[in-house]
Amino acid sequence: MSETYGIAELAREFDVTTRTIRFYEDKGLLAPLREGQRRVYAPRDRVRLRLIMRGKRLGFSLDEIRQLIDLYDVDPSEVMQLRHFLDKIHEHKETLVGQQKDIAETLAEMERIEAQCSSLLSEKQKKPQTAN
Amino acid sequence: MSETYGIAELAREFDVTTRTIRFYEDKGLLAPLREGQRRVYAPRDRVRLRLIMRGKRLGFSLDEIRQLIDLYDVDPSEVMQLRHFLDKIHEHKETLVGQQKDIAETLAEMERIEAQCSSLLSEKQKKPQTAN
DNA sequence: GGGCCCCTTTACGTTTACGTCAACGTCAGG
DNA sequence: CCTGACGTTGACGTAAACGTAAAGGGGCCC
Repeated sequence: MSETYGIAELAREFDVTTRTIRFYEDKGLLAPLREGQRRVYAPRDRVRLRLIMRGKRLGFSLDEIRQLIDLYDVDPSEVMQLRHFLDKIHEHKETLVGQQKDIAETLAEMERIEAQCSSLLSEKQKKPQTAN
Repeated sequence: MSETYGIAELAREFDVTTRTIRFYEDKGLLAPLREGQRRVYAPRDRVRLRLIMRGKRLGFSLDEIRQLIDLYDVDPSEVMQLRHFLDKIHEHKETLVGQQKDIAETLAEMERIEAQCSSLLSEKQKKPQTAN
């Protein structure tokens, strides 16, 4: 039970270098157990790494990602923190919704340009000898 | 007609420094006209700047953004480029769709955590004297 | 016991995306 | 004529996110 992973194993799985994984640890994004000197990664570390990669794909800084990840395992016993916690979540949700909008706009423009371009292309292929 | 803008004007509008705008020019993202020494920005430059900001919000590098912007004013007379051009668009569309998926997942998790958290909160508020 | 592979820490190098002066030109207002 | 606002180029600084090389330990396998 309780699967564990070596650093090289995780590096291969997520297509990053071991240097990168150690760097994330330096920055407080990961905190693997140790077996003597060697780092031993539990499934939860693997999940965190997955979250990190997703955050990176969305353009967040490691610092922002760390804050985000911390949202996942906040202590539910601190009521006073729950308020601030909810604020954080709202904040981040707004960012994400903003990004959704940006993406939708960009995709729409891509489609438009694409259509325009491929109509031009088929036109040229029909009468390849005409200049205009 | 043909509104123009000063560099400080654009900087204010988009909430960046003039240094940033000049930096984008260095990197080939902007190419304003000159009135003697001074940079004069046309509406199209303003549009480009808007595209740049959107790209940044989505986490793209300035280099990627430059390639993207170039898609908007490609020369339609070069058929051979149109193919490559369409490829570029497809590529970028896939990235965007991937981001949409990432965002949807993250938003779902945020909602889940949020619900969990606010139920905890209301529970604590109902019986504030109980420890558990 | 030599080679190989995986792991470790330390430390300096690199790229990106600007910030921050410095030193100077230009034009309007008082 | 002086000041102040706005503009210019050039050069150096910096933070983030790693890359890369150095120098070494531990285990296994024939």
